[in-house]
Amino acid sequence: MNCAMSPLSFFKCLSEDTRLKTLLLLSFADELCVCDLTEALQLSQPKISRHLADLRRCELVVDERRGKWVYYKINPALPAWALEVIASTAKENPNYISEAKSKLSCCQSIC
Amino acid sequence: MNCAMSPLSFFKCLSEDTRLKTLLLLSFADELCVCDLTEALQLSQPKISRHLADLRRCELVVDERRGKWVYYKINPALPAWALEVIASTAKENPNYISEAKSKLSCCQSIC
DNA sequence: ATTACATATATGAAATATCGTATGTGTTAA
DNA sequence: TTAACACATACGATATTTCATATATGTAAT
Repeated sequence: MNCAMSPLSFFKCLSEDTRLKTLLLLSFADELCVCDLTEALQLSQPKISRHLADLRRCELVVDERRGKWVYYKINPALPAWALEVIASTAKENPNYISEAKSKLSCCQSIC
Repeated sequence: MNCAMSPLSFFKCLSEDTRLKTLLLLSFADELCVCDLTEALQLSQPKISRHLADLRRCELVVDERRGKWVYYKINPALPAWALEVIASTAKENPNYISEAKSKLSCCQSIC
C-alpha cells in the first residue's frame, strides 16, 4: 500500500480487518503500543507491525517511541471528514470491536 | 468481494477507484445508468458492470431496470453512518471526482 | 424471428495484498 | 558488552483482486 492522502488511499487503509480494528481501537483508547494491539487482536507481532507501518505511510497514525515502547495514535492532523469517518464507524459498530476492546481493558504497556 | 453489510465490507467497496468514484457520483446525481458511468469515468462497460455488481452484492446500491436501461442509486436503506461517510467524502473531496462529474453534465441516458 | 442496443457474467491471465518465518534495530538493565 | 525485550523489516509463498476479452441475457423495434 502505496500512500498519499487521498480518499482512495484512506479507504484502502480501512479495507483490511487488522488495520480497521486498529484504527477503531485507537479511536477509543487514544494511544496504544504494539503489544497492546497484539494482545487485543490476538495476532502476531510482525503482523500488527506491518499493518501499523501501512497506516503510518498513509499518515493515518503517528508513532512516538518512549523507552522500549512505541505508542501509536490517530494522526490529529487528519482532515476533519476522515476523523469523523473513523469516529462514527467506531461508535456505530460496537460489535465489530467489542471482543478486541475487552482484551484491552487493562493495557499491557501500562498495567 | 464477498459481502454482508459490515464496516469491513463497506470499506472494501470504497477501496477501489472505480467503485469509490461511482458511489461519489451517485451521491451527487441521485440516479445513473451504466452508460452514464462508462461515459463519466471513461471505462469499459464490463468493468463498470462488474464493479456495480460488487456494490449490489454489498447492498451499497440498488438497481432498477426501466426499458433498456438499468438505473443505479445509493441504497437508501443503508445505515446512517454509512450514508454520511459517502456524502461527506463526496463533499470534502471535490477534486477527486470533478473530472468525472464534468463528463456527466448531460447524462447519456436522459439527453 | 431478427436485429440492435444496454447490460451482465464467465474465464483465465496479471497485478496486488497478505502472511509466516526469520532476522535486524533500538533500548534498557545488569 | 551481553542479555533481554519491544518493535520493524525482508523474503518467498499464497491468496485475493482486478482486468481484458469473449459471450450471454434481456428489451424494443422492425
